[in-house]
Amino acid sequence: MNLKAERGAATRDQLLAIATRLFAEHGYEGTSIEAVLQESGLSRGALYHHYAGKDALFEAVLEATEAGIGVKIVEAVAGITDSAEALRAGVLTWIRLAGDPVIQRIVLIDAPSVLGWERWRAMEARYSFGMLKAALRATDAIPDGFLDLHAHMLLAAINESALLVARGGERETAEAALEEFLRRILRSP
Amino acid sequence: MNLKAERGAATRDQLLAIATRLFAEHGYEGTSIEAVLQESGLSRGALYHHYAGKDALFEAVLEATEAGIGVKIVEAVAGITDSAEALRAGVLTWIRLAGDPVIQRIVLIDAPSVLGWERWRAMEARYSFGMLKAALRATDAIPDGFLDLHAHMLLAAINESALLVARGGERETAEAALEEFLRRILRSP
DNA sequence: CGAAATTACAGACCGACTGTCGGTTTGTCT
DNA sequence: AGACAAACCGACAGTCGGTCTGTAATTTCG
Repeated sequence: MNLKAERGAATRDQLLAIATRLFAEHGYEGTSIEAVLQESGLSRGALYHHYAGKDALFEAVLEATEAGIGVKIVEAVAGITDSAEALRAGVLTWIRLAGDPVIQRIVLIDAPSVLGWERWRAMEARYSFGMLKAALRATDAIPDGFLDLHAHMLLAAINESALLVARGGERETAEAALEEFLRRILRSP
Repeated sequence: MNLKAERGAATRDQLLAIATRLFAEHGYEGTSIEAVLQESGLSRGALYHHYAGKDALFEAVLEATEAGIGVKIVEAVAGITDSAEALRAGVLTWIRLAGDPVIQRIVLIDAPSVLGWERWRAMEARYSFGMLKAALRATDAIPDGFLDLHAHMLLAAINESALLVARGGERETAEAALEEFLRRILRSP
């Protein structure tokens, strides 16, 4: 059980890579399974053997993308001891990553409507939200009862910033505004 | 040009009402033109005479929904003179309106991916964002250079809160957290 | 008034797409 | 070698969005 498993994994990876590119370029609706098949040279049967359907393929793409983002953010904050500073560094890293069209379209635009709110929230909790909440707790600036909600609101604000930058906003201004926003949220009464 | 125009308007309204319900219940993808036709008793020709396509129908539904929200928020803040208090009242009204599944699904989930980011942003600017920005400016708590970005971030945070409440979160806690969030943002250094 | 133009609507039809299903090849394990 | 399962194939069915031609009713205008 090696050659077969490897071949299967390679096929899945190939489909994932092609689907990622097409979803990012044309969105979920605008990407046909047919197009993925044509670029991969595989048959319908092969694709549906590995992925239950178009939405499952999208979910796999999203999962891989989120995982990649997570790794990069962890790298960026590694070694920073001050909790507020770590939070700042993580946020800035994320906003810069969001310049990637793949992330814009897949993670920020299509994901909620394709997966549905529940699955989308579950996915987010395992990645960006989970990290942000932990970082926010470490700062001790938010009362426990509000931690969860503030983390959600803050993440939404950050994502919005990322989208604005991604669509032609000035990055420096957005980053400065985001830092100011963050500063106000973290400052205790 | 009266009997005909009225009949046309009535047909459009009927399609809009049915489409609004179906889009809210099953989402954009999950709603077929066929279903709208069946419930309305009209023909394909009739629908395509009034609306250019499925996405145009959705956009009309969204526009009508946003307009309705705008009216209710304006009503809620009417007569409040203190700018911070008006902002607070508007935000709380909006978060309560978001309990409506129609608003959740259409405005908060499907709109960005169906319309595309550009058209979606333009629509938002005419409604919720426009109102929030004006209210925020009135408080004089945000420097001019950051006003636009802070309004965007704040709106995103509010919408996120609304979604959380809409999906079973405790409203009282969310409202309290949101008020605290708002307080921190408005507080000047 | 009466012809022409416009509007509202009907429904057959087309192309594209997703997902299914029986069948074939190709490794793997015993 | 033979049983088995995973990988893969491709025809097919069903659905859906959108187009197109036709028809009836109403308004406009000479």
